Amino acid sequence: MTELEKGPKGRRRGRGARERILSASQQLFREQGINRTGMDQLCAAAEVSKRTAYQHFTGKDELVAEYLRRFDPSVLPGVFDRTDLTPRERLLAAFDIPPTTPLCPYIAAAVELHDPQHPASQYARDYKKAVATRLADTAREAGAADPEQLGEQLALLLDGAAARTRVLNTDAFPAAAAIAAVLIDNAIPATAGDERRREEVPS
Amino acid sequence: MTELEKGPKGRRRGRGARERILSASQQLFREQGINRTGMDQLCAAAEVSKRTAYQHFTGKDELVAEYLRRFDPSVLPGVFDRTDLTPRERLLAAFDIPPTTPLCPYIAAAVELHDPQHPASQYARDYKKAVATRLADTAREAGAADPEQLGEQLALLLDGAAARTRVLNTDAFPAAAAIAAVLIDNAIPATAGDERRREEVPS
DNA sequence: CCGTAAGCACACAGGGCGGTGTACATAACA
DNA sequence: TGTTATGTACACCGCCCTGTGTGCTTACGG
Repeated sequence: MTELEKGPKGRRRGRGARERILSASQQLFREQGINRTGMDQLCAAAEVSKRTAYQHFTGKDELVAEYLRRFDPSVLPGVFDRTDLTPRERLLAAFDIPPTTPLCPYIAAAVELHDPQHPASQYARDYKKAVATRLADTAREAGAADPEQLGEQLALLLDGAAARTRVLNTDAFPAAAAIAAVLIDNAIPATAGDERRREEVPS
Repeated sequence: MTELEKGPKGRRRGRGARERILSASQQLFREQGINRTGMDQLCAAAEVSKRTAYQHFTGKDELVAEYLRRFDPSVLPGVFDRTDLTPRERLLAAFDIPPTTPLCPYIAAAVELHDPQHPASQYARDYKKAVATRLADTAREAGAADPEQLGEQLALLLDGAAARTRVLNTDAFPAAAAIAAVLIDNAIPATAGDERRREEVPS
């Protein structure tokens, strides 16, 4: 209504059908999974004709890949860019996920698609690597002895909590956060036992 | 071929079609996933007529559930029952998975089926709980201060390694084992009479 | 030896799937 | 205004899926 994003080809288009499609994808793919969500149902939920959907996306595969790319700004940068927290607190804040988030969609997509060559699977890999990198950066900022290792470990904890939450249907992130606290304290050379103050590291 | 297990109803059956079906399930469900494996293909691989398959299993759902139940004796008890290892070593040995194992099938099934009410999903939950319990038992044997917590933590690490291995297509279990070593040493008070010593976390 | 049960071959139903063709309506912009 | 990009409505295709119906063959056991 008020403002429309730029369309896929750069020009401003009529009435954002693409946005509705992606919005419906977010909801349906999460609630029902990718394979169990047909294009018919998705188009109906998006109030978009099927023909239009296939004019925006060459196929379901492309739609799935695009759907995954819409999660970037939602969770992680919101944590890493918080300046009101110390690096150590930022690392722990990554485990404070809102209870509305059912499961990491990247893991779900990789398992459901089951093809490492699928563009969505490739993007899932890239994303997971990017998260580990950001964790490592923050770990370095926090003064960890081996930031890459700590970043990888924390990423593994996040994925473990996500998978376990999915299978057991219970929130496993608090347990993961507890482990993270131990690992962080073990990885940061103890300058002081209560070292929680700001640490100035020129970036 | 000479000896056949007892059939599902206790009577000895003609020529074990059921075994062949389940054997083919193990292979195909793992290689291709559950949803991407049709009954036609599965029956062809098992050299069993489709009609026979549906006389042994009321439907694919039941077959999937039964397929999951066939993993018990494969991996875990083989680790927990080893008497040549100390309890601490047994906990770590759980992370020594053979490289032939692609991914925890329980997580895969829970994600693919996407229905917590599905019998296979329920069994996956039960199994994960059982693993955590066995880990907790071993942790108690090793003298951990809070065995339940340590068991839950180690289970989370296993699931994290499995998920991460799947998404990134690289073996994440060594990293998980490194974390496990830290957690175990942190959880076991030094009073326990074992050779606990400062460990070098492998990179 | 024969009867019964297990298994087989084959075709088919019914439905959902991804994807398309065609003809028509509307919004944006010149 | 009219043109063009955008979206719509709806039927349709071919494919694969789970699941059956029917009739036939084989093996085992009494």
